[in-house]
Amino acid sequence: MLKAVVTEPLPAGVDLDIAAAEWDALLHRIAHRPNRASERKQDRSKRTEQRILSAALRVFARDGISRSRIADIAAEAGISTSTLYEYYKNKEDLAYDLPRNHLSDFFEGFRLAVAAKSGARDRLVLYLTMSADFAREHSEWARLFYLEIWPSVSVSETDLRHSVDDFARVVICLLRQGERDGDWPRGQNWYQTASILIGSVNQVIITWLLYRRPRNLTKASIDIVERMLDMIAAEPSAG
Amino acid sequence: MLKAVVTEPLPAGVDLDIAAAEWDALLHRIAHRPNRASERKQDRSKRTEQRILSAALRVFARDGISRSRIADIAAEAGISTSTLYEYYKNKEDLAYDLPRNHLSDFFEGFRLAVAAKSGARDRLVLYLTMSADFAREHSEWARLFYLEIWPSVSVSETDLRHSVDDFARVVICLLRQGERDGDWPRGQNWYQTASILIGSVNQVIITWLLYRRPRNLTKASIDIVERMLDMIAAEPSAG
DNA sequence: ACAATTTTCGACGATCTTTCGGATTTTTTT
DNA sequence: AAAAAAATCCGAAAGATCGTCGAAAATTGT
Repeated sequence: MLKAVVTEPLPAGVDLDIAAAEWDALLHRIAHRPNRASERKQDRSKRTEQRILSAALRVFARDGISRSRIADIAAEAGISTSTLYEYYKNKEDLAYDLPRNHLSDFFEGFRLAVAAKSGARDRLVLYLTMSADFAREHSEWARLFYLEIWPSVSVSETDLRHSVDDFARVVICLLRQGERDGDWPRGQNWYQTASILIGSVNQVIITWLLYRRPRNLTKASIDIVERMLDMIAAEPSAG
Repeated sequence: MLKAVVTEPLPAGVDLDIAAAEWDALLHRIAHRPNRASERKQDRSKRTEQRILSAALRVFARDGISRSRIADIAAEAGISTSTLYEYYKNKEDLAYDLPRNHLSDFFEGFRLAVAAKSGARDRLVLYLTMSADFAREHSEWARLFYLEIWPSVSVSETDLRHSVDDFARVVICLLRQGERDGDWPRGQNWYQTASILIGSVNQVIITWLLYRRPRNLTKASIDIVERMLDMIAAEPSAG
């Protein structure tokens, strides 16, 4: 039923407007997913909250989530164990709040940077290389996110899952944009293409996190993304 | 020094022989990495060991490693908690032994199946699709391996790391074979190509494990691998 | 300055992990 | 086939970490 409406031919201008609006909405949504509402009243506790998050990041990245102890994190933050429980229900709760925090920052950074780019291809390059660069700049966070949390079973049970799904949504949206603009052939399976792009970049990031190879992650991610987009643009059109 | 010897031009036949020998050696090595030496003398304990492994797989897959309790695994295996400690030092030790076991099986299966294929491209398709199919057939194991263990920080500190590295080594070796045989253009960065292939397939497997999408993992993995190899074969030669 | 509210913390109980000594079963020796 | 040796198994208890609770300290509003 809805489909009938959508497939109804529309003037090209309207079509593009709708697409642009979708894109803006998506950008806004990903950068502003509500964080776990911090209902602390005093400034003191806002500082404590920050101390906990930063301590948790250090300890988790050093020991891995499963091996780190709440007591260690509390000590590192300079508070007592029981105070930490005032802020986070348990270790999982704490571990999953960290990525959300940083992911919002990443998305917001992308939202600002992408304003300068108009083509879908340029935007995709920017997005994927920025994600690698963000991992390089926040490598403790990245260890936690890429090596422990993203793939973890439990993510699918938490709010964090939405933020992770957002990551793929952006790629899909840009792939559709590029198809409309003739940047690459029509008729491909964009979910498949998104898997290739995201999976490859993640693979490079993970390898870098584990072995520090390749040495220059930024350059490596640019190279691999450019190469993949060239390949995609050169494919014979299917369908 | 060694390099001088290697770059010395050799008769083509010898070159190919060396390559074939390397390939055979690699195949043998990956399928026969020594498992954590089970030094159990009695049949009774070999059965117990199997019972523990199979119970651990069920419990880990159900609850996730960090949330599962040793006591539960022991109960599921029909033994007392302290008996389990006769077999495994602790939970980590047990968790990391499971993947090694199954990985050996996978490599051995591939070693047998690949004998029927001669071209590098066919071998690569077989390898990558078999890895997806293995995940589908052993989905409990795959949840554990792909979602909890492979990416985990601690892998790099264990023996398991060698088995994980083997996985990439096979791809690299086949990419070199294909270059020699003219299956794809020369001069590409094969580590980069391997990242694309492995990362993409893993991405598809992980998505399937988490969301059961795409429905037909076997078909999806064949499609994506064929598509990627077509793209790689069609690239302009670099270097 | 006092009362209400928010935040912190030490002490304690609950849960899970790991060790230890000895009982039980299997294998080897005589 | 009995005794000795080795291997396996388990109950109990110690050790470690988690998570709760009520009281003390700090902050805020009046």
